[in-house]
Amino acid sequence: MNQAPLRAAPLLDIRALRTSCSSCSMHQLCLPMGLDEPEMQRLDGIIGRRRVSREASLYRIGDKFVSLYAVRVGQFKTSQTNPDGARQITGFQMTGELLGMDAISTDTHQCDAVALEDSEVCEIPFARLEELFGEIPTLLRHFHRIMSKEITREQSVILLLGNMRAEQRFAAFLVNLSSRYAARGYSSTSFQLRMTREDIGNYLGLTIESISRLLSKLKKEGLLKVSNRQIELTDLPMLKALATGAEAC
Amino acid sequence: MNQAPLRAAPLLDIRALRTSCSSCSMHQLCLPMGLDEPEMQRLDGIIGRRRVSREASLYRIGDKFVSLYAVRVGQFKTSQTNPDGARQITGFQMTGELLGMDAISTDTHQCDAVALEDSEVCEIPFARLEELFGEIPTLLRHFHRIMSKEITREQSVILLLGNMRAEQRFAAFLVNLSSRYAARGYSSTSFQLRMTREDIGNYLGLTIESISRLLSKLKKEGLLKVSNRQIELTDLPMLKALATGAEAC
DNA sequence: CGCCCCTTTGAACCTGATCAAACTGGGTGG
DNA sequence: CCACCCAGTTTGATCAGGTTCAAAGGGGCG
Repeated sequence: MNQAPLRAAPLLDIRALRTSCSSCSMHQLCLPMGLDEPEMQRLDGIIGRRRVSREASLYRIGDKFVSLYAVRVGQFKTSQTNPDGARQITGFQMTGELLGMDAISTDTHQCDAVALEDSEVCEIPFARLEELFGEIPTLLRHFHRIMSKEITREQSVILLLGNMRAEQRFAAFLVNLSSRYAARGYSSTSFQLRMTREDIGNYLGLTIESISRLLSKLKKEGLLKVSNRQIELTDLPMLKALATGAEAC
Repeated sequence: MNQAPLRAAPLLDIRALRTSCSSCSMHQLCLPMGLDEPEMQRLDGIIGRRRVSREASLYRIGDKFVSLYAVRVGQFKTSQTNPDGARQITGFQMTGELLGMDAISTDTHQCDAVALEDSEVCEIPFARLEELFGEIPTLLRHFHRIMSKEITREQSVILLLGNMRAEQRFAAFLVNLSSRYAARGYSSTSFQLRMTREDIGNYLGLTIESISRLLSKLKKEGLLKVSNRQIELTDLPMLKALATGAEAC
């Protein structure tokens, strides 16, 4: 019945036509936050765009540091590697979030960044960004806030890994995703996981089997519905309670 | 026999007389790294000094953010607290290291900082530091490196907590202390722990009993000697091997 | 000297890991 | 169109590292 619309002419890729910061839906979450129009245009002037397909690396440990990256479309994971080869995912990055700040201190990337899905990033050459710092104080301020926020974020991961039991970690993970989706205008209770169970387990310091069991358990308890990577949080308040350490249900 | 010297006249506190950055032994590790003499004096101009006695807080979660602090004498621990009250130590800070960077993003301190021993800090009002950034590019650059280094440090804590077994964590902890003492001109193999076993356990995501058992085990294996808080690493290479994941001895 | 806190050591327990096998769903090629 | 395949996932059974609970052992400070 619905055959004709399926064969419609290909749409123009509107994103490809307008890629400036001011037209980007993330500009109030991203680096240009708080800039006025002329300032934003100056920032735009130094920014390049780059596509990264699923599973591809944006950068790898040891790469020379040239640019920071802001996620424009898609999602990434960053991971560190032990001398003995063990990998640890240190974070998942959504649209508007900045990647590569750990590279500033050594001029060398200290982690791997891999796209979880076909993605697009804004490439921000750091040397040119530094030049702008002198001219746009608001930009410098906000940059400091972003770095500081990254430090805080990592601290809460440390808290999670050092202090929480499996269920609490997983609940905290879901609640965190939920609020980040909400901040981007998406549903806080229904979303698709972009990472595999293995990624989740690695990030949370748990095995893939544990993640699977936790999903089953929470599903049985009616806190969520799950089908493949599609998640629906049917009892977000209870999940928040779990995440903050409330034991009994 | 040795009675007379015990009653000697009190020495002048030389530190109290000369507290400028340029006279500080840490200035090549600390914020003023790389500054020339006049620049260092300008930085000095905004810095105050403050004593913090053992167990006292330098700042607490929720305190308004005004200043960054550089450890001048002594040692600190920083910890986060869960909604449910669980505490997690996120780091130990030695001389020359900067405290408070996580507060920039919210203008509110996000962790507690407590002195492990009687200590002294340099208080760096952030608003005035920001003014200097515009005038001393070297200072800004180095500040970015310091923040970035903190991000990297935390990433390695995440790696430690997410991926390592107890023994490996503890070895990594000792090796880390060792190299930081070495960087400050102290022995890399013989030093005093400033923190309690409980602090160590908390930091490493282990219990105090586990720490105690690990100390006993490594002692029995001849990798270290321990008497109270005095530690001697008698086989640093082997400890490094343990820390990087070499299993068998 | 005695008290108290920190630490060490022992024994039982439990959470989450490991090992193993079955299942699912989406894509591929016959 | 369907059988197959394969990666990712779920579920079960067993195992082990580290926790918990308990008690004894030091060391420093008043």
